[in-house]
Amino acid sequence: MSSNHTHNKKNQTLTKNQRIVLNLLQDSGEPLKAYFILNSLKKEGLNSPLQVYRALDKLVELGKIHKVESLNSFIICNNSNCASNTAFTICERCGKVKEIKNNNLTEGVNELVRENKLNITRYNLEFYVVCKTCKIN
Amino acid sequence: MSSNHTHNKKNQTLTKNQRIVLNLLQDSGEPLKAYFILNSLKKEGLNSPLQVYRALDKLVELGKIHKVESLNSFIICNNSNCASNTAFTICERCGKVKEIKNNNLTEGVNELVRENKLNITRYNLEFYVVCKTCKIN
DNA sequence: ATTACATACGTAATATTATAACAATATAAA
DNA sequence: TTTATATTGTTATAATATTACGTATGTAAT
Repeated sequence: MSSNHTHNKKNQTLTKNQRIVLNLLQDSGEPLKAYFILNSLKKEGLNSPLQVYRALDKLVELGKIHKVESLNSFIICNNSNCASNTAFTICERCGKVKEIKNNNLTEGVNELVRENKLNITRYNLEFYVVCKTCKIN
Repeated sequence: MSSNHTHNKKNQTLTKNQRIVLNLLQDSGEPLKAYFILNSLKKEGLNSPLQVYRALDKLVELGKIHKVESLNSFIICNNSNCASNTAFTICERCGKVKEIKNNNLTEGVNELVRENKLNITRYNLEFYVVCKTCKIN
């Protein structure tokens, strides 16, 4: 009856294809491209692009992963309550992508959205940066 | 010596291909896809995707147009001083895209960026909305 | 004017990303 | 069990974007 149990239960509702795609993204932590996922999971029985895209679509819909639009890539969701909103930093030098968690920035964006009376259903924010590691070097 | 003259001067530095692509996007005002642009401009002498993509790349670089990443489309820049930053609302029902101009929202985003000490070089913000027209109907 | 350089051009081929169409199967609900 | 819904597997194809190559053009320095 741990929270772990609940988490497993949730994942059990996923189909085999959905689960192996999610696992790969989870293990990687990085944004992966659909055809890279396909190639990586050939041995697990994924044979066609559609199988990958269908799994990805479903996982995006469930909020378990996000699409990084400007990279045509998919990344695990690190933010349990981000719903369908996404906010990333993308390092222009090394390509590293980080999801911006519920902090001042997303709080602030929510406020701005309210203030501006925008009828927002969801948003996708991509901030291009030079990450700390790259800045040093 | 009007401001119009300056504007023309600027456009004169564009090549033929760049100018006809820019004109199409200007006249349309909507986000257009590369291959739509290609088909539209066949009569003007554009024959290959590469000619379109090269013109688009240059125009993006010059800040005259923007790419709407999640739509794989390109739209005229309505905001003379947006540099390489972009902020759009995209209606989920009718697909209408509007560039958010220098108002409270982008001001606020800039502030948030400063506050959070993010080393931002540029950003791309996509807000999915239900636009006024669609909301009524 | 001539060289050197960068930029842009045209064309063909190809790579990458994503979807359509269809028949079969599994899963959940009535 | 019957019905409805979602998912699967497969083939084919559409849509988006880039590589490679050789040529032409514009610009600036010599």
